[in-house]
Amino acid sequence: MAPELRADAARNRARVLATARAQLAEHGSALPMNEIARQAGVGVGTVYRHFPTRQALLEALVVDSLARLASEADRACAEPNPLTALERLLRSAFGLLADSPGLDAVLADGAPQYPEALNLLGGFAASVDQVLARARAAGVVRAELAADDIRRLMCGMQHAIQTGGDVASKVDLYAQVLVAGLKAPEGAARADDSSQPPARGQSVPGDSRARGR
Amino acid sequence: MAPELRADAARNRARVLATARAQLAEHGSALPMNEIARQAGVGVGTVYRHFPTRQALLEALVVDSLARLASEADRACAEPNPLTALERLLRSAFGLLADSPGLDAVLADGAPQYPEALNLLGGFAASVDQVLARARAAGVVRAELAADDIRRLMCGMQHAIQTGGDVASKVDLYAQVLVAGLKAPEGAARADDSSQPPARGQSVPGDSRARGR
Amino acid sequence: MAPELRADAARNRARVLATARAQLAEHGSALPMNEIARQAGVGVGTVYRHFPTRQALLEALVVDSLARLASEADRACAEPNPLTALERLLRSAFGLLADSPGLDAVLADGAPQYPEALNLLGGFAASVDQVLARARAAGVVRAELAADDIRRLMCGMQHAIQTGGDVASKVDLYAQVLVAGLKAPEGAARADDSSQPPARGQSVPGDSRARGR
Amino acid sequence: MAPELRADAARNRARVLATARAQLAEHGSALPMNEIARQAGVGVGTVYRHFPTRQALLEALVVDSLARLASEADRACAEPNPLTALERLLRSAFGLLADSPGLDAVLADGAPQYPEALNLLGGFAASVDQVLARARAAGVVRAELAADDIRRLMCGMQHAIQTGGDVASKVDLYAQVLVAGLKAPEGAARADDSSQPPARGQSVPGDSRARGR
DNA sequence: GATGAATGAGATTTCATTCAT
DNA sequence: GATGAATGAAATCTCATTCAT
Repeated sequence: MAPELRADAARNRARVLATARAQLAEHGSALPMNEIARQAGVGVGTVYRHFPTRQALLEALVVDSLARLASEADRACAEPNPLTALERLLRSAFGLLADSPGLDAVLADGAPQYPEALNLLGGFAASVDQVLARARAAGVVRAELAADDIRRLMCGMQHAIQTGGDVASKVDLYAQVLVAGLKAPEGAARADDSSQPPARGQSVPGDSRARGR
Repeated sequence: MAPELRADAARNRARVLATARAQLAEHGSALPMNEIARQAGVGVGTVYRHFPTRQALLEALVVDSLARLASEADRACAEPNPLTALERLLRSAFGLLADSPGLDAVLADGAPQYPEALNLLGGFAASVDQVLARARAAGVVRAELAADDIRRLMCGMQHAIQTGGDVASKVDLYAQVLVAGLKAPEGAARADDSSQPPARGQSVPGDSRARGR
Repeated sequence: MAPELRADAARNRARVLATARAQLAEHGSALPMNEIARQAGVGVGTVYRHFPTRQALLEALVVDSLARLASEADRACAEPNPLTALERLLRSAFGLLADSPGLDAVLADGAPQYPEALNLLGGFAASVDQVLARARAAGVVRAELAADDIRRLMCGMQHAIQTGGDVASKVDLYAQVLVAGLKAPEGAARADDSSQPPARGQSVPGDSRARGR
Repeated sequence: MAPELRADAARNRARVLATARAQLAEHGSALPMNEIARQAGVGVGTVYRHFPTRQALLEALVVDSLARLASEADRACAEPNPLTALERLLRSAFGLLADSPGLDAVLADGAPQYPEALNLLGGFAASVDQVLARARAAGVVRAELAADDIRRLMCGMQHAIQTGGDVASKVDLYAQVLVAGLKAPEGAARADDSSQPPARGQSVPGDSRARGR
């Protein structure tokens, strides 16, 4: 589906990506295009050809993480218990956000330029939607929350984590705060939600890897 | 206490602040120094003399809001019920954050350059500390939370609010989520905490940060 | 003699030429290769295959004019009066230069890449040589002038014409200036030069360059 | 009259000019701005601040030559004999053109951006006008020629000189050709032109600069 | 060969920050 | 100190030319 890059072009693209990834890890998401071009040993024009905007470059850098985000969310859909499903989804997402510099920026932007990133983000949103719908039906989360609120709140928590030191230890704590905060205020879980989750993605019960890292 | 600015300098400072405030309201916290100088009718150097960094300018712009933040937090300390006190504190803070563009950035930075801002933020932190200590003593909030976590989480929520449209309606919702998330997981509130709030400005024992990771 | 282009290649070549001609007429001799390729509906590579350099393309565009230039010069050789012959030659050349955008550039370059253009230019030079030799023998032009000076001076005049507005009216005036300037300073025309012009393409004695500086 | 450059700015300006002059001498009037900035040890922005366009830079590079051109032309005005005056003017101009790379481009452009260059060129034109008026009055030059034609023809001759090798020896020859070409076709000098040249620097009726462009 | 996507050198602009006056 | 002209790093775009397919 992608236009089958020419071999040399693919090589250059890869070089740029590698350089940009190093920059991202070291100097954050500023991603100076000229500097990246220089370090990658290509002209600026080449960088711009492959990645018309800094946002596009950022998306390309996190597309793998985005894929994992979507896939983990999909797997969470298979979890029978609605609340557990939501928790799994959030924890895996937090783990990825913590490990993938730049992912938060793309998630915060909400509207990727690249179709691939857009699709992946859409898939993630769909999974969130589904998990959320079940949780809501079960009465275990606030009824006012939509899938997009989850995205925003995740970004917010990530921001809180990065706003200060002691990052590692905060991931868990803030994740717990968020999960707890999403729950329906009362203990008023609705009667029954034994509806089996849809077969999507087929799951493994007890895939309990909590948070990454 | 301030070095008594010369009259013209004071006038320039005021002009710069006014212009910067307008910019902040209109174009966000980018605060282009050249542009502000131009609009204020002064040289860039003058802007830099009064405000060595953008952060300093930002602090100067929100110092009033910061004062109100501290004062509202102080008032919350007077609230007898520990949980109510915390809720009051958070709600007032959220209200101010929503109304004061730039305040979130200063809060997120955590370490103001200007003594005045630093003091105000310190006062706010002290109030939070106190309210939190009482709440923790009453068992109504997670034991792991320190005052600085409250600051960070507030910034995170603010970030979540701004990451997307529909800002107005999200303020309340996300504030509720945060308040709920902070509460101790179990209904295990300790027997009674009708103890009067400690005298203002005084620290509270047991302020230790809880578990490491 | 040309390697018999494949039918499609010939069609492409023709398209490129047509497009380039339009560009030349409209936007001068800048001839942006990418743009021409785009307008001609071919790839840039195709343009470069047919015309390795902009100069080559230019030569191809003016080859007809070059042919007419050579042919008119050849006809001028037949004129019995040596001065009239020179004048005819120059006037026809100026007429062509004025009507053929790009011809001046090829003439100024002096050393075409394409054999065809090179031959035509050589033919023109030979005619100039011959006319000049007779004029010199008759004492009606400066003895120091060689055929190549004529070429250069023609280019110079063309440049003068284009350096400023009012092009049409200047063609004649500057041509007259040149013709007059070439004439031998004194009225010292040598006795008679009714000798028939030598056979075409043959060189002429007395072509020596005169005084150095 | 000039805005009194700051000392460091003047130093930078001088550096840029020196570098540009070297480029001009070595690689012609292409004047790559980035390269000049690099070699001069300044940022591109600095080059652009001092010289907004390549043409402006070129003008700055030849302003001295332009001054000498104007001054020599002014001196030629003092020459009593109208034809000699014209010849002196042209010869000095050709000498300068041959020695000042870039001067021809500015002369050919005809409309400098910099006031200083514009004034100097205007002064030159005025002198040409005056010399020409006298020569015309004396009947020694073609009546159709205006001062601007002289400028254009000079540029044309310069072009002819540069279009080919043997530059040194052509300067004189082509200058002679031009001078001769400008003379009135017939020996029909008008009766008398013993009128003394006007005092130097003083204006002459009919001093109007020819075409404004 | 024929093709056009891909390349990189350079042009030009913007803007935060410095520093001579 | 107060000032704003001056600086240069980086952003972004254009285009002639190359070269993998």
